[in-house]
Amino acid sequence: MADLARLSGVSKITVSRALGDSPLVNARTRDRIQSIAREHGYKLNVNARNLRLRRSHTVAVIVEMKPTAQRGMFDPYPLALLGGISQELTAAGYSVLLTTRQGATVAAVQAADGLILLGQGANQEAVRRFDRLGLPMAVWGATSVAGSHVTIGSDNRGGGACVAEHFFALGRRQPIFIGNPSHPEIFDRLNGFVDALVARGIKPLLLKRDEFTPESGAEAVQAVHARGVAFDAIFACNDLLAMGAIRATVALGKSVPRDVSVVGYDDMPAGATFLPALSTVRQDWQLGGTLLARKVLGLIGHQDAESESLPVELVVRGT
Amino acid sequence: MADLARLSGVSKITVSRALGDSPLVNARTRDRIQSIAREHGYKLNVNARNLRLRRSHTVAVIVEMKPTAQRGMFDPYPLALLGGISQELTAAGYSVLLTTRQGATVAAVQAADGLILLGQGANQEAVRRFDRLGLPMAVWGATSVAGSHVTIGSDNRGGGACVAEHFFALGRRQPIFIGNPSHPEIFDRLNGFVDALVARGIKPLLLKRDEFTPESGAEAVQAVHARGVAFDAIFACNDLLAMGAIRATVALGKSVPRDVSVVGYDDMPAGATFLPALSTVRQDWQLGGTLLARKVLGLIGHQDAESESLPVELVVRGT
DNA sequence: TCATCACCTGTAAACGATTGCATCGGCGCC
DNA sequence: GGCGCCGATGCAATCGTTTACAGGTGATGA
Repeated sequence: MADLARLSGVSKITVSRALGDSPLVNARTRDRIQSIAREHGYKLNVNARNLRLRRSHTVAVIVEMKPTAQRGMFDPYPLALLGGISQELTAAGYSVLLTTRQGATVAAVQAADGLILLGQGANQEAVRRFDRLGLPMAVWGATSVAGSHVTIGSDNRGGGACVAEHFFALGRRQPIFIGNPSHPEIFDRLNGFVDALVARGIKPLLLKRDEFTPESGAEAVQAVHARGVAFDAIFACNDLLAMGAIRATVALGKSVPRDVSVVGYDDMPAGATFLPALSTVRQDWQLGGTLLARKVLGLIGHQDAESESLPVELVVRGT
Repeated sequence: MADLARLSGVSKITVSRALGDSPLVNARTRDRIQSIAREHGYKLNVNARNLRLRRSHTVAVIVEMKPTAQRGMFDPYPLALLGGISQELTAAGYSVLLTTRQGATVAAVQAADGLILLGQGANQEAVRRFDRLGLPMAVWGATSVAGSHVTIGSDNRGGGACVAEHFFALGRRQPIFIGNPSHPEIFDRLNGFVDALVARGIKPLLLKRDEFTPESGAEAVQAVHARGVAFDAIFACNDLLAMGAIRATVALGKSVPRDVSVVGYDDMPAGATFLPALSTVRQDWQLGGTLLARKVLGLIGHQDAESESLPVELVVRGT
């Protein structure tokens, strides 16, 4: 900037103002300086500016990635959310700093102006930990832990409930639920499902499974069968689980959807091509990401931001 | 830091050295200062340090996301790569700045110490553009554009070739390829496939499809059928395309794998549960990410870094 | 007694941008 | 002519950290 000042025969500060489109500087001078800057490939030093301005113009996004269970990382939802987040934040002139929970101790994260936490995880430990940083924070998941942060998530209770109604309407009376309710989101799905069924005098069976894989879904069904429990409907809290469950059900000699109805969750692309085409619950991730970003930006700007729940949609296909 | 200096009765610089574990400072003083810092919740100002040190300790990762074609964002591979990248970079004390191509004009990206480009895209325009920034850069994809950057990718030619051999060994003589060879990676897969077949006197049919969706795969097969072309093997450059192609083939009254063999690419989790279980080519994304990160770090440290090609593995299942 | 050295610690000056306050020429107005 | 004001520009200080250089001890040896 000092160089530009010399080149254009003005002072540093005029250059700074000119590049910032300040109305204080003469329009002609401004254009001249800007063109000189462009010509010489001038690049603003973000660190210097942030230092002076005492803000980083950065939001840290913390995703839950399990490097151990390699398959877990194929879960496509974080990326879909990231799309919305990234779009919204960069549009507002903010940068997206991506980290895992383990990496979140790096200084750069603490320097962020705000936090977005993707995936509350099996327990709320992570949410609490980052809440303690005192930064503006938005969490993707289910409303659960009290704190100053905002929670955005889809209507998991509603999702569970509408699957329950779907099953009931089909005449199913022996439904089972497959998933891990330690995750608050899954917990909500389960609750919505159970409550809606119990209201109709039906008590579903819960099969707790830690992994969100087809194998895990298949094992769940095998376990139920081994116990000798009859079932005529399966609500899997994830499409992968659902696909595995369907395979295992078919392997047991039952027909899907004649003998057993199955509904998954997430509407993965592969589900539509699955045989039979997978019925599922769809949530709008792109919108979720956008909202997460907006809420954090709101909090950073000292505005109040409310937690919000996004509507879901039951997609009935062949199962 | 000035406050810490007052609190511990030394000068700023001694504090700086103490926190940096400098051997210049007395061990007792160092411990005292460090404990005072911890006690008062001192946080290093990353911007100030980076300003002084004239480096950002940040690598920008530019992913190709199409906000328009929402489905495109479900492509899981960027996230798998991101896992490896993030792990490796944070371990080295670097931060990961995530952007899209559109957002990459933001100042923060230009301030990065290095660049990782995920997805070369249909043309090489993006690669060239970022190459011009003159930053250390690693690209995921196929070696193609000359430049100072390093390219990491899996052995797409080899992948294509081993599918060709697989088909040949099965006695297939009328194979078709589905995909978009404008992407350099796909181009390599196609070339490896074609070359290996031509060497055996077989000439495969190329079906160019822009989208990587099941629908697109199905349409491809319908198009071939409409043209009255006979085929007995399909190599789809992506699992989603493959699944769509299989459905369409079955809908035509042919059996997979009896009449038609199909191989996909990427080994998506849903593929294993598909009916019939999808044969595919697996690439190690976690490793790819790790390597990308290492190469950029190498380049940043002014070491030479070579482009590298990762081995792939043909996973033969039911198709 | 004094030079020498090792070991700590401190002073001042960066790094590159922005804000508060001062300056300065010119114009309108009474 | 003098006053006040306005638009445009500049000076100096500031953000929080680190590096080059300069002390200032106390011990050691001659």
